Amino acid sequence: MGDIDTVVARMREDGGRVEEGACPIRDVLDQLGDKWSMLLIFLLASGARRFGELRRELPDISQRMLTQTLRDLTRNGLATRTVHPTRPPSVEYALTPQGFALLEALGPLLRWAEAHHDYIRAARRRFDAAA
Amino acid sequence: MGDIDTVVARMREDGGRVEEGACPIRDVLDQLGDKWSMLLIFLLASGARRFGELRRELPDISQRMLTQTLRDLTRNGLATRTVHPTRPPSVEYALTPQGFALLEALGPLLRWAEAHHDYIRAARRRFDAAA
DNA sequence: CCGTATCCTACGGGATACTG
DNA sequence: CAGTATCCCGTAGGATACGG
Repeated sequence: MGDIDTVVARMREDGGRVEEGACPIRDVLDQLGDKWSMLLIFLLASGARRFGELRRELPDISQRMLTQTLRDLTRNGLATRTVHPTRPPSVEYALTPQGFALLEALGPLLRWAEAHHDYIRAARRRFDAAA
Repeated sequence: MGDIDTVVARMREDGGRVEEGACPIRDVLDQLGDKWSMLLIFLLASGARRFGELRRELPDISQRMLTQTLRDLTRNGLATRTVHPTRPPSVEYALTPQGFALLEALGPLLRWAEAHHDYIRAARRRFDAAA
């Protein structure tokens, strides 16, 4: 897989943040790197949810960040937002096919993290002890 | 693959940042989510480099962040730091086997990003136009 | 119920200057 | 050459209050 070179090239020239969406990797990283995106993707993977449901399942997220993260996911086409015209209104969020595809692409990373977690913690302890 | 549920559980209870290293996913995400880690991993994948070489290959990174990111990678056991006792000293960084493993685990995500980049950009344009 | 608006703080990260 | 030290700014993100 030699296309890493092209990725590197693009990420590098994108270092100073050219325009939005110049480099695909940075694009996806900027979305996933924040505090709640991945967690929401995981949650939505097991079925569509309403705003309030998500809120209850994630007691630690602020309303502001839940709204914002969901809006970003929607904007990037990873989730859909459906407003049901009831009184009071209810809004349902669901993962798009592309969102599910992302989830699958995340699988190996997940497994790597699980598999190497002990190694990482040990490495950290060694490093910190040496200091 | 039902272990997503356990991941979600741990990420959720880790929402308020319990202790460092509680959740493996957040651990890896916190490292990869920053501005330069992935780029450095990609670079080091094609061979060990000295500090100055990396610096020249990444004109946009500040010396401060290069040092710090390399230190974090080293601390997490993803890279090694070897000091050659010359005058003046030279320091070489290389990816560990675990670093390479991470690189491979990143492959699918990379391919997803490339494959869906156009879709994402289109989704964004649609979303922003609707606003 | 589902947001938006405002305020405030912590931290990531750049620029620059200095050391072994 | 390979860092450390300082300063400074922008943004992520929490708390709170209000609106449709």
